[in-house]
Amino acid sequence: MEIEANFFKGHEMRKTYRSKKFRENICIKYTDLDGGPAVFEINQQLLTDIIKSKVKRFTLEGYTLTGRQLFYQLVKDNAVPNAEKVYKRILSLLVDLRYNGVIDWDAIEDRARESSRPSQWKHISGLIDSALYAYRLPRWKDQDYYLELYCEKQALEGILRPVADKYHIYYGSNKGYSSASAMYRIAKRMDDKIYANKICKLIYLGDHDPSGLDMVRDIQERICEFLGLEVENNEFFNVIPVALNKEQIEIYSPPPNPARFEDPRAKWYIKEFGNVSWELDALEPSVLVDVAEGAILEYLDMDKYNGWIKREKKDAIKLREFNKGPEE
DNA sequence: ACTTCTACGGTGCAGCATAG
DNA sequence: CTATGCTGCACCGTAGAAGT
Repeated sequence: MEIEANFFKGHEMRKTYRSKKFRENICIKYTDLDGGPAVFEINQQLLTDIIKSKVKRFTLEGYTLTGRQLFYQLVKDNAVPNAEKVYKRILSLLVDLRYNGVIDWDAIEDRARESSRPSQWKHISGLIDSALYAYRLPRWKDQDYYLELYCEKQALEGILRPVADKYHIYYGSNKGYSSASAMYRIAKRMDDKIYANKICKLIYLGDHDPSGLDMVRDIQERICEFLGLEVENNEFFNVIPVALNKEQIEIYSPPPNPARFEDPRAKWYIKEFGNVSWELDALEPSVLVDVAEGAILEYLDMDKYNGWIKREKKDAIKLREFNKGPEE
């Protein structure tokens, strides 16, 4: 196999490589949308080429995907069927492809296993550069609204956090149903803002499935509980679900998933939408960005916001004066 | 013997059904 | 009425079972 991506020096082909002889075809027996047995067969080289072109495109667009996101992008293009077994097989193929230098290690990331260390600088001037980059005034101080951006899945953090950063609002990934601690922290921040006469909105993106839609209700109820507000029609706080909704499903036609019948919360959902669900991951990253950004801009007074940015730039010039110390 | 698949581990929570 | 069990949510890796 030809090595095209970054690779550790002296790293021979991985001993545990699953397909020592590069097989012609991948063949997976799986359960289809109707619950019936089905077979998926694809030439491994063809699939590899499709994956490589996807990875290349997203790298150029500046996005780093998770394995799951990449899988949904393949499903969206009808390159692979949407099934749990196929997903697992694609994941292990992605591992193999990275170990063998076919796709870049930096093209896929595991956002659930992050590591970190306190920052360091070669010189104090580096700290000032960093401070200049990070310096922000309270940009939302004179806004009428207070916003936070939340997503059901951590996998989309790489896509959505930059949007929240751009508009200087909190971003969070709930990882399914949220936790009591997270709900408390959000409510505490919002409580302060309500006292400051602001209207609070939590912009939320989640899957279109029984529990995904239930999470919107859950967040609304739990935050209102902390704030002592009526769950419905209170004027101070509400969750704004901006994705995934029926309209977006019609526009972008993401691939359907079987709704989980075991889920006791699925009954009402099946009545309303049938036996299918849709994953947020299947939308293009750029669409997700547009949706989140559009929702923020509904509530943001851009002129006021830009005023703060102007002041930050003025302050930065002052701060730069301090940065004329000795160079290394 | 080799490949492929299944099941589970970790992480932390929600919520429904049922046992006590 | 409460405690427990099982499932749900995301995400990835791996041991060992099952299949060829």
